[in-house]
Amino acid sequence: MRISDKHSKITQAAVKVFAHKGFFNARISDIAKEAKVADGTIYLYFNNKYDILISLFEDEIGKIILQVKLLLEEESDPGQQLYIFALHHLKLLEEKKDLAEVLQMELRQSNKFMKEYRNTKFIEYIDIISAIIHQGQENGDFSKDISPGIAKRAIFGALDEMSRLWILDENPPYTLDDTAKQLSRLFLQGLAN
Amino acid sequence: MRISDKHSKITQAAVKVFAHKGFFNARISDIAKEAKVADGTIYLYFNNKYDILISLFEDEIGKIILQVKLLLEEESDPGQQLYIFALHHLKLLEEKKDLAEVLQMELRQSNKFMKEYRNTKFIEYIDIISAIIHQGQENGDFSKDISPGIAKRAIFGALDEMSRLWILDENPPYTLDDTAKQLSRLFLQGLAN
DNA sequence: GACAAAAATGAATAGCTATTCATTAACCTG
DNA sequence: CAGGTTAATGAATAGCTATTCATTTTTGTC
Repeated sequence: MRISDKHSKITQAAVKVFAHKGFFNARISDIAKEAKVADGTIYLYFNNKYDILISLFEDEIGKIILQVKLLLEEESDPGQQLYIFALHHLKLLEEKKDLAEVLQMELRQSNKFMKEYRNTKFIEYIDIISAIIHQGQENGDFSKDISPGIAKRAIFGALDEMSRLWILDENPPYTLDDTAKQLSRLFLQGLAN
Repeated sequence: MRISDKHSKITQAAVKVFAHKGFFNARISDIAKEAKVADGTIYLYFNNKYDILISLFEDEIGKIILQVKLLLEEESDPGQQLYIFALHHLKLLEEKKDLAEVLQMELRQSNKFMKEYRNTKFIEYIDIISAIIHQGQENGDFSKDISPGIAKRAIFGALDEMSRLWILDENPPYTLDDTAKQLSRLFLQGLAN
């Protein structure tokens, strides 16, 4: 068995366990059991419990970044790009619910120790948004009145909050697709008539 | 000493300790020490550790709701109301940093147990936003294309994410006032030119 | 100021769990 | 397939901390 196999088996197990119990309530033995591995084995691949979370975070966000960047290459209209980004972000909720839950929840749960660790992968992810906005401003589609730095966080925050609704609510009142459409419309056109 | 005095002394101490260490890393003895009270005393006023967090949450959000509703009564233009709401939300970061941090972080940290507990105070808070939007739509200021239910979460999410920036970053690149202005402009006018 | 009731104390309990490490199993390779 | 190297195991350790409750202190009343 290749090293990466066991490493990723543990990561996948951790995603499941963290999603169901939360980081602090998850026991190493839960993860080990889920991964069908001895408790001690986990420490051959990770330094400690935090390290599992951080690695997981970086690996999985890394994959998402690659995916969405690929998708965005197909489209040149910044408005459409924002829609694609929103839809792709929300689609995670359908396709990888546990992962979405961990990324969403633990990003906050771990604020305290994330202060120390420079979360470059996360920054890279939201910088995709500011790049779209910047480009839109350059070619005149978007107003230059809005700072891309603020808008990227507003848009990410909005998406993230919608995710929270899906995670907490068994029967969310909107479809993912409608939500992505409404959000991109909101951010492009605004509320005003 | 009135009951409420000790109760609120413990609450204030808990805010400080939770903000600095996070809920799971906070020890009851830390809170007791901060409140200058014996460990056991805390259990005369709260059922358990979770109960401190939940009570704190409800009490403090309750106060914020009252404040902001009062402020909003002064203003009838929905666009201005959104600005006021945003500014008031962000101002918490200056005026009560610890509280803002706890509300922000613990709202997520506690997702897992919040699933069980219907967080009505939080819903009441974000429903202030949808009420503003609804009213704007009624009087024709706002487009009816946007669902108030989605917009309220988008706006709250955006504010919340900006808060996160302030909490994690020692020197945020924007002022609170600029941020509130930019956000309300973004939500009213959108990005499009 | 004596007595009872209420409030507060903080040491002891009880239970949990991350991490280690001596031992065992699996894998190479010549 | 022997011998050595690497990987995996899981029981034991070590340390932590929420909660309890027997005891003490404070408060209020006559």
